[in-house]
Amino acid sequence: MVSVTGGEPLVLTIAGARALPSGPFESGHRSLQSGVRAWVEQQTHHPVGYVEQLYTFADRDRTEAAARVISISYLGLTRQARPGGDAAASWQSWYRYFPWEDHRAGAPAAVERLIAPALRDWAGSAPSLGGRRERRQRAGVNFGLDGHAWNEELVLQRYELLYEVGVVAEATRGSDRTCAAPAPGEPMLHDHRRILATGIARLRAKIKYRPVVFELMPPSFTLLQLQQSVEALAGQRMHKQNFRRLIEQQELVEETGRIATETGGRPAKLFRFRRAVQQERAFAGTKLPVTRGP
Amino acid sequence: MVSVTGGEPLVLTIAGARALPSGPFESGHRSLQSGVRAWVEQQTHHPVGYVEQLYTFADRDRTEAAARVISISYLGLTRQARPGGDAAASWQSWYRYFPWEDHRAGAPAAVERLIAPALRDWAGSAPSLGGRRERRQRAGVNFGLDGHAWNEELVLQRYELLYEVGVVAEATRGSDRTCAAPAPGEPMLHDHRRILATGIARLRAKIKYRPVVFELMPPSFTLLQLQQSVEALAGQRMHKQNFRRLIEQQELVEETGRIATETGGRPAKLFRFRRAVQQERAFAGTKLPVTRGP
DNA sequence: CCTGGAAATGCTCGATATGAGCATAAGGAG
DNA sequence: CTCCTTATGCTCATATCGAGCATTTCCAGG
Repeated sequence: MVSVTGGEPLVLTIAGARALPSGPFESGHRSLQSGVRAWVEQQTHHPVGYVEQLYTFADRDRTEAAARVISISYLGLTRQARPGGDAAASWQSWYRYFPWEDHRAGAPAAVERLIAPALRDWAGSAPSLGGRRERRQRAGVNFGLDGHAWNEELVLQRYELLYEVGVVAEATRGSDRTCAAPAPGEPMLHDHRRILATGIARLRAKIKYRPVVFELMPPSFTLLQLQQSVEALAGQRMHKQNFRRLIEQQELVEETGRIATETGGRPAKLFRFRRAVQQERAFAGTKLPVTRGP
Repeated sequence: MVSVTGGEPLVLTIAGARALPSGPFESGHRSLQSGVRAWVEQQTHHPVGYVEQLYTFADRDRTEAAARVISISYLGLTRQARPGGDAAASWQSWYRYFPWEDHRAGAPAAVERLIAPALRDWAGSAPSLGGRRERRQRAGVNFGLDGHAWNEELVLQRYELLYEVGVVAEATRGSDRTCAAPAPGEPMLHDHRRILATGIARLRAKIKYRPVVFELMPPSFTLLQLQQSVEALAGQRMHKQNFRRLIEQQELVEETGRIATETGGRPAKLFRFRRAVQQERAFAGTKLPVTRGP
């Protein structure tokens, strides 16, 4: 479950903020999707705006037990992020687990100080010259080093790279090694941090071609609030005027006629999501040079 | 398993071309993905170029049996499409099951003659005025009617719409109704046609932002062959010159130095895929107006 | 050898979309 | 009344996209 409140992307956690909510497979529902939705709503008393299947894991080395467990992970979006009845559950900023993913105030210092050196060491320790070159390139592409641009969608690839490099706490669990130079970021139980990385990556990709952000917004909002929600998810700052142009030209929103005055500056128009666009248009990234005529 | 041969998109089938290959869950592998890859290669003796998890189904009304079965569907791509050792397996054009998806020679006549009238009847039979309008709009968006543009990615939505309308053979199985005006296209067992639709949709979306077509191409190829493979998958014709421009400007291919002469016209340069691009770049659809400087 | 057909390849041109930034408006705090 | 802050409007250069013209280079057939 993901929410955005006050410009922070929040994720619902349990077990002292060290695990994602999970439940047993219930067979009372028509589909898995509806089962997940009902389960979350019952657990958190939040209406769930959007649910999407993420990935199914059944890897043998995933759990300590010999029995293979199949886990089907889901991404859910909700508007409200108040602590529910369950005291063990809490909302946490997802940057608590992935501090290197937040580039809203520029590249985090932790990347420079901790991650980049670890990546350099790792790249330099490859046996062959080609291997070193390949590792350096992979590190550069994933973390936006060596002149590569930062790509906010590579959340999972970055986490897996850090895992391979061995600076992720989860990577050394069960082995006799300890994490020599741990990367910043809280670990989670089992492979929950990997699942969360998958979810963040999916969401960051999705906001670009489907109007899912609105599932996280209150019924009416200013364009700055909308922008800040997108920035929270993408972990990047947006160009304000161009962001407005994008939203308005796509006719995703309409004015409510009301005005928000607590902006700190000039009052802002309040907008609401035009639900009709979901029916009018099919959102899909068009890129291929198709022919029009006969 | 999907392949492309001679400009036709092929899918590996079993059971007299009425089902997709499937197998039991094998626990000998490190991950599901590697298990699937090994299983397919063992069954078909084809090297599998690419494997991706599609979706996990566990819907109760999915099978006749009371026991709930979890099926994890995968999409695989391979270069070769020769009948393997298993005589029950065969490669079939996927348009055999979805004739309405092939717009390479314009909108298929079957859409006009069979599907559009059925959709009109269905839209007209909604109880309320708003419902009729909504249904008409949904039909228009999905099938490119009423001035809407055809969107080749909506494979699953179209199949599910036809299912709801009741013109799909699978929709009436088990009930006492028969399919009054069946839509064209061969049915499949269980929900395999739905899984295939999911796979086609995923592949059609993916070729736009990831260089997966090359998994289906021989080691060297002409740009026309490449274009025809994309056209086979997308079910649409491309603008030849713009297609080349797109491929070349992205530096996805490099010349082999050799020439193909059996083109029917001027000989064509042979190209090969630049595998290096997979490392150099991170492919992702960028759309958000991020800020560059400080 | 010459000609027409077919495909390959090169290039242009207008319409949009995108990135970046200037300028003005309209609140509140002091 | 002034400054600070955010909202909002607008411009401009550049990249990208859709469409189509033009030329090249092979083969087949007279």
